[in-house]
Amino acid sequence: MTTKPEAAQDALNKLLQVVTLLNEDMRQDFERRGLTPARTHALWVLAELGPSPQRALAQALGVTARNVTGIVDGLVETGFVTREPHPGDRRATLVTFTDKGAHTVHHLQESQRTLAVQLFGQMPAERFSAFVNGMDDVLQVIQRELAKG
Amino acid sequence: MTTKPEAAQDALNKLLQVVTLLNEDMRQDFERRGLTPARTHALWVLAELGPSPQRALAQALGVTARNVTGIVDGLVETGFVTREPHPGDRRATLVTFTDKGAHTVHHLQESQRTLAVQLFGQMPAERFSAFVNGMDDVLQVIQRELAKG
DNA sequence: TATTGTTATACTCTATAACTATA
DNA sequence: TATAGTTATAGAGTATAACAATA
Repeated sequence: MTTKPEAAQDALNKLLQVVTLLNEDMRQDFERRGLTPARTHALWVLAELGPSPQRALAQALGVTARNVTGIVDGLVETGFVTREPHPGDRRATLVTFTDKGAHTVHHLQESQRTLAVQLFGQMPAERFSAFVNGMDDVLQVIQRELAKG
Repeated sequence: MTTKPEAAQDALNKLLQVVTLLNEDMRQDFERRGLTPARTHALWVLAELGPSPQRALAQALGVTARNVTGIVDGLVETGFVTREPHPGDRRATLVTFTDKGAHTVHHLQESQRTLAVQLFGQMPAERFSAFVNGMDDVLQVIQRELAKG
């Protein structure tokens, strides 16, 4: 045990503040683009998967099929995706980017790259690597806790 | 510029993973106690403020008065707080802990202390201080971004 | 007039369960 | 019989606007 409890608590408070502000910053960015957090997440996953049936989206997002219906409804209404027929399975649809959707995801990705450079670009190399190692430690602990239940 | 864009992106990805898992870990803890995130936040703020009119709670939580009505409704139904008459202003109520509510907040605070020690207690001193300094840097950048709009 | 909290209304996100069409 | 997606229903969290009681 090398870190005192009070110092550990201060560090956790800072981490939680980062959590709050980072979420807020990203939410504002999404909102300017006419997107909600859940819809943005869906676009992001869709960019990884390519045109997908809703079932696959649901699994990747960790939400129910019912919920994906609503999220895709919203994305269709706001013009980010379309539902295309699935060739070979008439029960399914392929959620597919419109041009607007594809452009938006591209901008989101660029925006994240920019944020990363803003956050870490000017950090001294030693501090940066210590920070990354510290986050790896934190990740391991949280993952262990979550695995326990 | 000392950090390469790719490394910065990897670091941001890790930070976002920490955000996700930390939120999930805390949400599970709240759920076991019969609390939702918004209601937990309200209890936490109430512990800082002491018995408060809903208007003060709304301001501290950064939500509308309407919303606080709903959150307090939920906390009353589940037995964490009561609405007491405000002595000296018959329009207002004082949101006040029940015994259950007071005990729960105490456990939440203990639980956070425990998490802090789990996360940072065994981290080598140098890495810990670099991590904290790195988070301070990150906080400054995000706060500057949010201030811009 | 201004403030406190509520009702009315609406949108998003989440869930379970029952159902339709297709595999 | 199983799977893909929808409808039905419900609860939580967020918001604006109109309103009643009180300051």
